[in-house]
Amino acid sequence: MEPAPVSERQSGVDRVVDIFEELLRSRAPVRVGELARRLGAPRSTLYNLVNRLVVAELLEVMDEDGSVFLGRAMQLYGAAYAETNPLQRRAGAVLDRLAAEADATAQLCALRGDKYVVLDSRSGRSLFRITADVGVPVPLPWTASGRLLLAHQTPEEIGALIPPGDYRLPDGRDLSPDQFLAEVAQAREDGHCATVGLSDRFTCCLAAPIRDVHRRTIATLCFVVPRDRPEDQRRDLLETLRHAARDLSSGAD
Amino acid sequence: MEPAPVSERQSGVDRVVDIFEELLRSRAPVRVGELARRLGAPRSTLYNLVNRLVVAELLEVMDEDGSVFLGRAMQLYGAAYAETNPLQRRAGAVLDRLAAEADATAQLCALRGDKYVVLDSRSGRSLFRITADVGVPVPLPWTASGRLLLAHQTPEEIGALIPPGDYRLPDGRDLSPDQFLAEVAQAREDGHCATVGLSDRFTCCLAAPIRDVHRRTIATLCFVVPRDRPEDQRRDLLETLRHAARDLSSGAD
DNA sequence: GACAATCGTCTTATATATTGGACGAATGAA
DNA sequence: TTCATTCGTCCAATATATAAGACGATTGTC
Repeated sequence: MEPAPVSERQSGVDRVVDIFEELLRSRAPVRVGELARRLGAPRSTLYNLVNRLVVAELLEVMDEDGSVFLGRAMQLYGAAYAETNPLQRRAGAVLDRLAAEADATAQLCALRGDKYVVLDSRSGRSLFRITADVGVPVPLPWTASGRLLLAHQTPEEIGALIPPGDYRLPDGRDLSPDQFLAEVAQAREDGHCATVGLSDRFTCCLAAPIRDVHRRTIATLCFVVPRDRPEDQRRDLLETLRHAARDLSSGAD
Repeated sequence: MEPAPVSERQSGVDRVVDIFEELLRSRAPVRVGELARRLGAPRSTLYNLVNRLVVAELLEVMDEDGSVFLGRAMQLYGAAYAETNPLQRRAGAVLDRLAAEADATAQLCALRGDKYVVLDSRSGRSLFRITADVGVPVPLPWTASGRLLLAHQTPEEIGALIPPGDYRLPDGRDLSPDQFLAEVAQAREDGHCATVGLSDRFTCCLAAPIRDVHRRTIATLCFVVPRDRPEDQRRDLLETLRHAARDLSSGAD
């Protein structure tokens, strides 16, 4: 957020985390010098760290111009996580089934910081492949899942969490914080949430909560379908989603 | 490998890398104390590092017993890698197609250290879902891809690379290093490799090399199919594979 | 061509992260 | 119960990783 208050010595480990997060944000290779500028870190430090991370394959040098990005080891670690984490593993199988049966994009979503992110996603086989990028942060008010993920928070907490700019929707409209709170409350009551043309004019999002043993929403399952899907089909999809989410809730880690 | 020669101060960044690699190897949550033991590192250091990595979501605490494993951020970084790295991204699409068309398991494989690893994998829809774990190291002599991945190395280099124990096949037989070298040479000449009942008595592996601009094999595409697939089908599959691998070779990073 | 900017590598000093050990609380075995 | 482990946290000392700057090489602009 802030461009590094002043010069202050920092831990290498923390810098490494910053590097990873910056690369995730940028979603494209970055030169080492540029990385140093963005993180407000000394160049010599970044060269040192980057070189070591490259050896470990956590980063990779794009040999075209010497810029770096996340490396091959991340692929392996990510896969190990996906098959070891109980929720993620079980959700993976469910997503496979949902995407195939409904021929739609099925996603596992969660809260990350003050944003919504897709954790995992499967596409149906129809030509309308809506591919949302895993790990891209999205303002919570833009999504159906966002309303569910905040269900267990108080209005004060929600107000404090969401950056004011996030209430401005992709189409330019401003959602009032009060209305958003009302929609969160409604979603909590319904146990599901559906939005039409919210994050994107042509899509409809259906979401159902996955809860932990304390009934706190820890993730959501959602369908992304073209908005012209008939109403009764949507109802069916939503029911399918709720059922699957309930199943995942029971033994969730 | 070695149980830490003696006590010597190490960089936090290097320790972090060691933690990740150890967790990848173990493929299951590990208590912090146990992790310290395995890495030959001071307990206090590991508690310090682990706590910071947990905050960054690079690690995750399994709340049952306090053991830790790779965390949610790995999933996001891995996904970002898969869609940004040119080879990985293009290979992903090819694997989708191959697995669907052949109704078999299609994989992208590469060399990692002195072992073979699966980088990415797609299963066909048949009930015979052979799921090889992404990131699990496998001795090179056990695989068809291993023979191709070593094609550009000299016999001396290969001899120095492969640990003696890796010549013992899963069924207990010992492959002679000389024969392995001959098979590597043969694979180089053929531009493909097929093994039957090698890594597993009931499967057949077909592999084709993906080469960089210098024609060095940087990865392989492979099919894993039940060994009872008829001979002519195998030939077709191999041809499909070679064609796909050649396509990927042209613009590979 | 001359210039300015950025590159990647090196070196030296100092701030600090790592370390080993001690501590009480949990845990489990006998 | 008693004992023996392992747990998670804390402390002070010091080995060392980070930081700042200089360097020549490279790049791109004018």
